[in-house]
Amino acid sequence: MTVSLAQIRERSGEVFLEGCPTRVVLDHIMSKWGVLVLLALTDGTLRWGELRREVEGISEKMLASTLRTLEADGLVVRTSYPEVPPRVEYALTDLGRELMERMLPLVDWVAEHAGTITGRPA
Amino acid sequence: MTVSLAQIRERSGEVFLEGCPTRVVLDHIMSKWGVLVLLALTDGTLRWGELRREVEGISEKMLASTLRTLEADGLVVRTSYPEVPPRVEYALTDLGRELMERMLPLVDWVAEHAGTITGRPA
DNA sequence: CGGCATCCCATTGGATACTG
DNA sequence: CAGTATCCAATGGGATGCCG
Repeated sequence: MTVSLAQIRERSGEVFLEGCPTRVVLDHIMSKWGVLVLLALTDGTLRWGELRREVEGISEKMLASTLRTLEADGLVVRTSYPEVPPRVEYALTDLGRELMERMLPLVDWVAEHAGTITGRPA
Repeated sequence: MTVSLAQIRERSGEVFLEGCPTRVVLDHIMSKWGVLVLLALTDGTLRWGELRREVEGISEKMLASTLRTLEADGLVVRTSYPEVPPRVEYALTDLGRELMERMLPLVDWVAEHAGTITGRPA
């Protein structure tokens, strides 16, 4: 389970180079809203309106563009039901769930230490 | 090792609320340059100039502000030697190393899958 | 060498209004 | 309900120049 920097360099020797795919994906999932949306979807499928309420402070514009990016990355699926009124649901894909398995321990650690970290003298 | 969303909510029931400490710290470490700088420091102490070269594409301004943020968060230590010409070294703190233990598996996974992800049809 | 200060532009992102 | 479109404000971030 322990991973070294050397291993990462083997898989993606270019992490530190501009335009490398790893950087691009990291920018998507590590973005301010990306993490929160992925996190919200971790405990199950949500509708557009539910997501909007769950992720407090996100604007419609940002929710839309974040979802489109994550969907294009294959991390999230969008399912639209032909009903009136319209219903659209978002969920993690298998890839997305794999990702979140790695992301949750990190977020958990941050949640545990965030108080200490922001509480220290500037 | 497995972590549930419920656990995270317990530690920080506010992850989804604006202004919550967890959000702030996540913004620091998950920022475009934050990850890369932390990653670069993972295999050891680096001087300013080395960091600048290692993290390709970063400007002096961004390197400076990223380092100051991470230092204020207690994740990075800055050591200045009173020499001429000046020498300054940056390294992870214990807290920073703990963080990277959780971050590396994630980055490793992304490095492994980045090609597939960005390669899919829009 | 290791920065900080300044200027400036591009992109991000929010608020509002409107549509299928 | 689930978006899109538009406009505008804030910020991110690059280039340059100066200083210890």
